[in-house]
Amino acid sequence: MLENNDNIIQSVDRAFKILDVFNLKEKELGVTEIANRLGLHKSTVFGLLRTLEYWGCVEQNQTTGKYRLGLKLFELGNRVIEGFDLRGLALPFLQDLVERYRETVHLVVHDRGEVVYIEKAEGPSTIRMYSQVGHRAPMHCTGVGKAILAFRSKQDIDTVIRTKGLQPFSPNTITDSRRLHEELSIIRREGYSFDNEEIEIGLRCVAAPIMDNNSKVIAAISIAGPSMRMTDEQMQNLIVPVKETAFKISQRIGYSPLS
Amino acid sequence: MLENNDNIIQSVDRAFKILDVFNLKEKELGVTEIANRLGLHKSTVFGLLRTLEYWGCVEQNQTTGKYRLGLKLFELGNRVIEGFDLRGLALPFLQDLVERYRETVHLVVHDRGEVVYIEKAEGPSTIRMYSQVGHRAPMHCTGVGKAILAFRSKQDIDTVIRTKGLQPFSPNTITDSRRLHEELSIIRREGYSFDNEEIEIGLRCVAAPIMDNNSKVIAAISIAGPSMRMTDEQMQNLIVPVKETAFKISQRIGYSPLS
DNA sequence: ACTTCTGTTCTATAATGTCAAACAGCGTTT
DNA sequence: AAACGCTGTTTGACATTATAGAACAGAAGT
Repeated sequence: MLENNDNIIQSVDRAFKILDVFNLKEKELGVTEIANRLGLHKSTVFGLLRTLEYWGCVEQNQTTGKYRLGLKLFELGNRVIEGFDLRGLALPFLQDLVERYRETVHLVVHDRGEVVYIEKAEGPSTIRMYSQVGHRAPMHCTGVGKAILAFRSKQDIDTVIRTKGLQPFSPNTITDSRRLHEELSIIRREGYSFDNEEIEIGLRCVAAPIMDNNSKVIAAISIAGPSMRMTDEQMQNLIVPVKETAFKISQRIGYSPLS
Repeated sequence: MLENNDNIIQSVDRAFKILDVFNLKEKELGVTEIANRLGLHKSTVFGLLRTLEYWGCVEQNQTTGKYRLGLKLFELGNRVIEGFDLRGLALPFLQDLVERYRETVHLVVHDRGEVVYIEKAEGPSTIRMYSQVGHRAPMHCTGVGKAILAFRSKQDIDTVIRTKGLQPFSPNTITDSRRLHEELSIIRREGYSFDNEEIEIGLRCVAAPIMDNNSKVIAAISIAGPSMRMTDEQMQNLIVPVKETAFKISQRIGYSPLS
């Protein structure tokens, strides 16, 4: 869990700061706009953008002169998880779960104190949760986050709490460190976790961890839906199928319950 | 089509050079290894890696000390195409095509003189073409590349030929500029393209371009398979369905044949 | 026609990234 | 068991290199 921010190469750091200001809401930004937002001079930003453009990490809208993210990033991003068989191996299992319970299923991995969505299978309902592969979410208020966190060392858990905090996202978010530790302890014992509207009111899910061949928890899956459909009874019904699916995926990537 | 490589910020350029040396074959590389490959001093590489690690673009294998690509790149990469509805909108149409003809279908876009695979739907056969979302391919020897190139200006076509060349990938690759122009002219007239083992012996495909609301060709789809199954007759059979599917996707993103 | 934005170019300066050498830790070899 | 050769890492001095400010060019708005 990286914490120091010394000895960072300024121009490279700034280049990534630039890439990071682009998001769904602001897909296209001008030189001046970026400069203001980052508190840099526009000619500095321009030079960085030129380099990023040379690499294809940003591209310029020829009519407006503004910049947007480029496909080189897509290429690099996909290279990260290719050969990383988890994603491809898991997909059929996720789809099977969707088919049986008609709610959206996600696969996430842990990265630097957060979870990253690496695959999803969407349910058929018109009312569905919004989510996007590649997005990040906090660990303390998601089913998948808690499922993964529960199986890390106490020290790791405390590092996450300390560096990321326990920001409240809804009235149900666990914001007390002691409470979180208690909850994680239960999850560790039961092998599954709930998200009871902890990140967003109206959204509930059931999640379970995925283990690799060293019995290390490396990922998690969840099935999520609106509280209207995810009744207490339905949540209970989902525990076994979610755990079973997570178990099948674990086995598929080499996990053996004996070792 | 970017050609100059002046005024590039050295450290940023080097940072991306580092990211770019990682690939499927070499997922983990050491500091010294990278330094040798790029002809840089290892402490320079180390400093850049530290910055990349700070950003989560690389991460270190704690046991071997080697580095690999990090999930931040996956996050940025997905951000490039999110909101870019083409991908999500096209998927059901691609799946429909796969279901009917049982061969792998791809969706690509043009980027800097190459095509980038942004979505695929795989056929059921055990013998299937290897492909990976995020990968790039040349335009002159792929069905999708030619389908897109055909609808660009003569000047654009010549720029691609000049900057990327007409490298032969198989005995069937078109390596003569005049021949390519002729072929593109036919594709422009007919509205579809073939790849007749031009990138790889044994691989054939049928492709068609996708238009946006300004009638501009922005993408292409293809259905590909081994020559054994992709007989001349089958290729002919596929022309109409592929064109129709491309047309449906085009309409879905706002294309209107009248305008 | 004037102002006020934009993205871009240029240049002097000093801050910054770079390189070389030294360090520390691990395995293998002698 | 000591010396070697290999890692990744730290340090510090130097000059390369990124930076910021001003000036430019073009578009859009007034």
